[in-house]
Amino acid sequence: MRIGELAERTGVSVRLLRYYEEQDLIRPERDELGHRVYGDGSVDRVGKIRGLLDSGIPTRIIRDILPCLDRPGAIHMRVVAPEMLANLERERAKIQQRVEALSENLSAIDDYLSKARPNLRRS
DNA sequence: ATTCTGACA
DNA sequence: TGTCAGCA
Repeated sequence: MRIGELAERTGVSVRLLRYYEEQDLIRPERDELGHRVYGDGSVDRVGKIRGLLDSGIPTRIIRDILPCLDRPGAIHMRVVAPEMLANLERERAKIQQRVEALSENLSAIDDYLSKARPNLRRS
């Protein structure tokens, strides 16, 4: 399929799909006209990219993690450079911090809501 | 009509 | 990320 169809099937704009390629997150083939040609697996692939991006993971890291998620499902074991592992561990720490921060904010919001809700009727 | 690259009031 | 230009 070409970029337009992939955009429809993934809900990701054509502009972004081109950007992902620029960031080496996806490497579509090219037909004789130079148009990008994507395999069916690209739909799943883009879905994973979206998930990572929405989780706040930088494209730089996604580029390293993606080859481990290529097939639908979980992460695959593969030979990775020790340097990459170090980066992933650093990224893991950052993610953990964010998860904790979000958890605290969630609690704070729930707390606020639990107290504010009873007043909605009167307000 | 669709895609491509490059650029940015 | 969007959008517009100028091509193919």
